Amino acid sequence: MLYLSEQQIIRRKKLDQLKTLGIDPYPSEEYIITTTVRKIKDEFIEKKEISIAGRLMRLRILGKASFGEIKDHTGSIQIYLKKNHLLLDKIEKDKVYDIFIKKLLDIGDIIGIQGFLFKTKMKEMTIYVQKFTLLSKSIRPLPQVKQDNKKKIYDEFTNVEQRYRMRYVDLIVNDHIKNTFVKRTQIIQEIRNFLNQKEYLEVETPILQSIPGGAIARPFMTYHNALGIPLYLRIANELYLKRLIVGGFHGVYEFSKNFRNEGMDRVHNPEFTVLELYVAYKDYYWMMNFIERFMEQIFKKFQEKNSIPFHSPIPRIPILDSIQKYTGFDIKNMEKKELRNICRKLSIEENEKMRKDKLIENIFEEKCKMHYVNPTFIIDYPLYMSPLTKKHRVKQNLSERFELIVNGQEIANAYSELNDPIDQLNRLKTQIESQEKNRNHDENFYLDKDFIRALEFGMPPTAGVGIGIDRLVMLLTKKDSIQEVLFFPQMRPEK
RNA sequence: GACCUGAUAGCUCAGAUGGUAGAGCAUUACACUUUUAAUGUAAGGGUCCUGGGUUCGAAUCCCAGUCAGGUCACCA
Repeated sequence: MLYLSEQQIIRRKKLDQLKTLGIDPYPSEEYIITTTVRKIKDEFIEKKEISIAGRLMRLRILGKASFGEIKDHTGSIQIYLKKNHLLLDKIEKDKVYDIFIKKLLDIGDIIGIQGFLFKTKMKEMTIYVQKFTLLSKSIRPLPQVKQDNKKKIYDEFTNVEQRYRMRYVDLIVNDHIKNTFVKRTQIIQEIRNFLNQKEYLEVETPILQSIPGGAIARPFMTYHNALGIPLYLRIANELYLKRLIVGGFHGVYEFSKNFRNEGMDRVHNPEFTVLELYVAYKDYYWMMNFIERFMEQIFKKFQEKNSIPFHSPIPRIPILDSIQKYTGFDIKNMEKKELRNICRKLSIEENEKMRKDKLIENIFEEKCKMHYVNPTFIIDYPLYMSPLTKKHRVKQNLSERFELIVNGQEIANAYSELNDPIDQLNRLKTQIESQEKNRNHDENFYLDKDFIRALEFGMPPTAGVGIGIDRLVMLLTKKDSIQEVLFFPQMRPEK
């Protein structure tokens, strides 16, 4: 059943009245614009004739003249409408104002206007409208957000549920929202430019995979009818990019949409974007230097005032040193029993089933990570935490891996890629067996034998990195929810 | 998945102890030819998230559910 509010009914009636007057509320013809609001304001020339289009955001009727505000993709500007000075289609000149402007026009309507520029008594740049065109009638009232002359906002459209469900409305009425998303795109473009300059190749790899590899996570499942097989939305693209390195590419990267069928919260959305980059003949030290320069450039260009600075060199702290610093415990070479003891002393959750790597990871997460507000590389993770990473060249039981932590959050995760096929097969098997959540699947579920085959042909030593784009954007735009940097965050269906 | 908080007009919100549902903006009507959170006067607008229960009487109390936000768990 269709429920219409009073205001919706009134606007629908206006549609009929418009048609009676011979005005098409949704015309097809191209509307020629000669400029934009930003250009008008930047290069204001009194009496200049212009034509622009946009959404009517405000209308103040004062008798035989009115002021309105029109908003295009570049900003808002005041318009001035005067009785008997307006033309509109076939309507008699003296009726345009009294009938169309005063009765049938609504805030939210998309209009085209032709006229000339002038400044009011109050020195406000204004368009003196001479010809008016209705381009699209709005039959649903917009939230009314108001701003006073000190830029203070009243009645802001703030209900997060409605803002996310109706992002289009959010974008119309909350000006600052658009900036976040424009910035997101600019950040991605900057990254792309940076990587292209290095002559790394942007590639595309399968999103539908028959074996969801490259990470341990619950995948979304689907089914291919023609092939008669289950398929999974990728949880990572790592194994495919490495295949391309095997194939002879020197450096490849992809902005990978990944999908994980797990919990959602302020920093997790079921689909999210990771930049993955793999470069042949490099190691994780090289990658650290690379990320240092790379992130320095991104931060320099995009970080907001009063946010965290990023200046190389970034400190490089072995994870075990970090744990010693913040807990006082030297856990080097410790057995599981001792680690569990330490967890209990630090009141960190632990149990019999947890592996050593899990216990160490928990200690770091609970006691250390939050201390790294300024950018820090945490390096040399325990080997068993990192099944796709090379053994450390000198340090026993450690891996050649680093994470970049900023503001207590992991921004990048990188390592010297394991390219020993036999070691890789064993490590993956061990990893898969130990994962509790894989109980419902046989080992082939996560074991990508074709990937092992590729390694058997020989992969050059390679450095790889993954950068969480959503979280990077959050950091650079100072948003504390991932939903604020995604146009359409995942929501339960309405009703 | 667990716990906490919330849902009232198109929007932002108020509605102690249960007793005819309120404001501002928006809408409608009238007035107003340089206003800018326009102004003045008047009017209309509600499935008080849904379903049960208690009660003479529920927006309000109780139970169940839906949706959202937060915290935790899992994870990036």
